[in-house]
Amino acid sequence: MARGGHRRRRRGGAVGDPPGAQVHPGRAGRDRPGIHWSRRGLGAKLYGRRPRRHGRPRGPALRRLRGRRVDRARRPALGARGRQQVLSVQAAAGRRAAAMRTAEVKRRFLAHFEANGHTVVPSAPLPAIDDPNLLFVNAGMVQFVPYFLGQQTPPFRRAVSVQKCIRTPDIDEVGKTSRHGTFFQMNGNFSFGDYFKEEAIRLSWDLITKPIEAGGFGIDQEKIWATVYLDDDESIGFWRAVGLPAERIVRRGKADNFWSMGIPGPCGPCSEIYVDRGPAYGREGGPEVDEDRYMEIWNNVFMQYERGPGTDKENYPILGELPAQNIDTGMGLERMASIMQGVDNLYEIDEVRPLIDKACELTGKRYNVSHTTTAAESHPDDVRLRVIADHVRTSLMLIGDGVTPSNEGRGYVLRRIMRRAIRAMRLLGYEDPALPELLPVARDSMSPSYPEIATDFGRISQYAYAEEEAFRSTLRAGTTILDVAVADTKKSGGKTLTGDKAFQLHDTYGFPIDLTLEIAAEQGLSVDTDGFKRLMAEQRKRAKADAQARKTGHADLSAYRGALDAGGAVEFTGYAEVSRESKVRALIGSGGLITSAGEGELVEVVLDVTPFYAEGGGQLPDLGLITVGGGKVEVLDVQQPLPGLIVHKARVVEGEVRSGEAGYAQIDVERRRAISRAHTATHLVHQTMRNFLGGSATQAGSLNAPGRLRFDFNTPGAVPASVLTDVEQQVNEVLMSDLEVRAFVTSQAEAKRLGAMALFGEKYGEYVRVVEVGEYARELCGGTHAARSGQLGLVKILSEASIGSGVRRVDALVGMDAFRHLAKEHLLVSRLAELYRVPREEVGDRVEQTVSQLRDAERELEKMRAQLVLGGAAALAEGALDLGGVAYVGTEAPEGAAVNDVRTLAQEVRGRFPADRPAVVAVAARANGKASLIVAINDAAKSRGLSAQDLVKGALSGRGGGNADLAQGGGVPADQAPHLLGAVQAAVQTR
RNA sequence: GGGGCCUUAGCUCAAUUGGCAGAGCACCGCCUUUGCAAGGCGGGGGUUAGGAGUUCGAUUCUCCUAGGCUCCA
Repeated sequence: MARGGHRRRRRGGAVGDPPGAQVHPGRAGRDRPGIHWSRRGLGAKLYGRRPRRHGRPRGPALRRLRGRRVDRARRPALGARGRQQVLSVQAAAGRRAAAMRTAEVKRRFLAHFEANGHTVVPSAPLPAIDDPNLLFVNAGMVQFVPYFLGQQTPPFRRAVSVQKCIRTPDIDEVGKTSRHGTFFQMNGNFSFGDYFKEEAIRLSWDLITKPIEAGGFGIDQEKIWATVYLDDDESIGFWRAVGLPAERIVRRGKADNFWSMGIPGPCGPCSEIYVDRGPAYGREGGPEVDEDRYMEIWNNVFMQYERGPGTDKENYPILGELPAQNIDTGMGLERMASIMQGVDNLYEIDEVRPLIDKACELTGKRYNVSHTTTAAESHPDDVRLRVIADHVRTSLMLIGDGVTPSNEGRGYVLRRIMRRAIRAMRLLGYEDPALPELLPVARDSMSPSYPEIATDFGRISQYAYAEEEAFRSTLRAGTTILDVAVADTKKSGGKTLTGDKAFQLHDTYGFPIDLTLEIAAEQGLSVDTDGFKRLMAEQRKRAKADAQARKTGHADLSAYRGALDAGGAVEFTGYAEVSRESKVRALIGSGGLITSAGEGELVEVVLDVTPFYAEGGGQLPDLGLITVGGGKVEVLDVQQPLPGLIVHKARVVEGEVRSGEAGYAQIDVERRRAISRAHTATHLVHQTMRNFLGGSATQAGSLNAPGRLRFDFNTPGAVPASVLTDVEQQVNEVLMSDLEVRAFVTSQAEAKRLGAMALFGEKYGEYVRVVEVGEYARELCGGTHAARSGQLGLVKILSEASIGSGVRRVDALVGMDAFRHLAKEHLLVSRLAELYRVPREEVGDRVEQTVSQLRDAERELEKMRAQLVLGGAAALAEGALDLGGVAYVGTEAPEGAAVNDVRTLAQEVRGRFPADRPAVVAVAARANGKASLIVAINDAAKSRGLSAQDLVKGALSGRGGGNADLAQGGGVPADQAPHLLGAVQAAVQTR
């Protein structure tokens, strides 16, 4: 549809062309879209990137066109139905622009609310940095939560945003229904104590019913339904006022139409807007009857009341009206786009469908062959194609926002999503690396809305392709193991692969169960899936039980929230001072908020102002002392469990501390200085690495400890030793230039203009802190630093190593620690030079020479020892006794003979007997005060029923063993050696 | 955070109930030779991740530490 719509739009003249293109022609190329938060920026963001499609290479475009044409010819019924559907939903006036691109839906949404006084706020990054309980932003309002909860004052009273979101709880439903996608975008308008129900309803009604020519969505008023909360008569009145007839306004209960965050705080009724997609999608009668036909497109939440505690979703007390009533709305962008494009589900909109087409092209599958009305009844291949499209897009956006595949947390979610996509490709028969084919398609679909995806694609694809390679090697390993298991099962006549085996493959080797099923089926085996599920459930139970067990030991977040609510953000004054007067705002014990703590107790102290730096940005926390009233606490750790809340984890070392008392906080200055030096050094190492390795060498993590730093960064391979030397040298030159280190707060735009480096995964507010070292390095940073680069004294890089694919780590020392390290090494070289009696420069050569001489000498010695031991072999064989037809040699090896030589002697003597003459050779040896025994016998002796193992065990009463030909043992006192030989001889004799 | 598995030569991997640590590739030398991963002979290269224990004896069994893979939270 994208293409069809595009063509049509061009033919239709200016209808689809954004007005801003004419208004601000010059801005397009200058501003970087995607990072705008001001109204001014909107124009550039939305209008600035049209023309690039003309410059696209022809190959892929043609291919895609061809694919589309085939596709459309194949399923004319759906095409016709789809178009018809669009026409019936939209007002006649909108027909010419029937298929509206997703980016255009987004643009219109923002423009409508901007025109109505809303500030356009850019999407927050997907990783939800501020909330430890939330992996990803999963709703449009997440970045506004502190405003809704009254923790922060919003800088605007009206806002509008299109927020990137990820939801994974029902990941298994992806592709099976039309509604579940792991990545989606949420349009939302927000009011913070400004307008309420009436205007919210009017604004949303205006946007969806406004004709397309006028910038709206042009939806036929007849097709619109609304739901309201049971007793929300107000809202019914407002809906009637805009023109919606009473028969299309439905009252619904608490489960559907009442909102709360699950914790005490704001709550209130909702009003949802539905669009009737027509009889082809289901029965008549409104959303109560059929939610497939009547599709929810927009939820308006009216934050009207305050609620109390309660675990249940519907069971909690309403405490009263909120003083400031807020509006929070959400319109699924993809859902809206699917309606505007007349497609059945969100996988078929312009931002997703090209991925399905590409996957079809690669796998030779055809999408939606047996066309169905709802996604739920789809062919398994269709489900897989949708999974691929959704997951590839999600992966692209996640990596784009700085998430990288790993074994835990966010990275693990990403990894699972990526592997599911790759797996789905395999199940469709495509076994080559799939992401290099698919990811660029996702980039082309998404970059119109998110240009940074295109500019950053090198980094994104590097991670993605590396992850696919890693997965391919686990698949290879798993396939081998599975093949063996299948063969074993078949050999033993089984028809079923055990649940144990399937689980082991999944659990230990990461081999997906669906591939196990597939491969087993090919081999005619079934799999015990019940057993597999049981084992999975057990594992889940274990992990959950563990998580529960340790949660009780923690002060949970509510105590922190209480402390934060009690006085707002804690002021940090440590940039400017190292000690100050303060007051204890709250004390937190193991069970929550407490009022006092006595000597010896561990307690978490919240001050209203503090010079203590909380661990963050790789910088370790300050330690120190807080004196309060008659008490004194030693600070052991400082953390920031919630944004703005600085918590000192401390032990009361003297007296007692009480909440509310005034006190004096003092940090360990020496430690702070050493940490600050390390932090400044980290910036210099970062900048210098980039100077030598290029701009892609970005920071991936760091540790700033007293006198020591660790710096992780992205780079494809090992850093050559010569580069490390150069980096080290340049950093030290910067130290000698004694540059001033300056920190200042500025707008994000200004920081970007200055070229300050910013990190992925960090969420920055409108104002950011920039730290610069002269003109040499400039970085966004909240840490503490030395005043001048000269204060660092010396930076010494110790090592460079790999810590993961594409990530390297350097360790370095700073200041006196670096000096002490060098001094120590100097002493070491002095000592070596002295021991070898050579000039220092020659120590290396001399060591090399010595090692090689020593090795030669050892080899020579070994050879001579062997000769000594083996020399007598012939004579020993000559002197063999005959014990009832068995040749027997019993001898003691020279004192101190090595085990290897003794064994060789035994074998050597044995070899001197003809093959048909039974022979037993026993050699005893003494070493380290212990006697040992080795017995070697030949095949002829074995066929007489003799066994070397038995002989050794017999002589040593079990303390030895080996096999029938050769056995050894020992451990008895050295003077027992003759007895051992005697025992063997006796055993042979009396056999 | 909890569970399973892995770590052996520069690389990829072998090594039977615990009993002489190997192969292929790479490297070095010599020879042969000029055709797509050339061949032949010879050679160097190992604290079997580190530490402790059990044992006559540990790459192998047990425990601890470090790193990696993987599943579940």
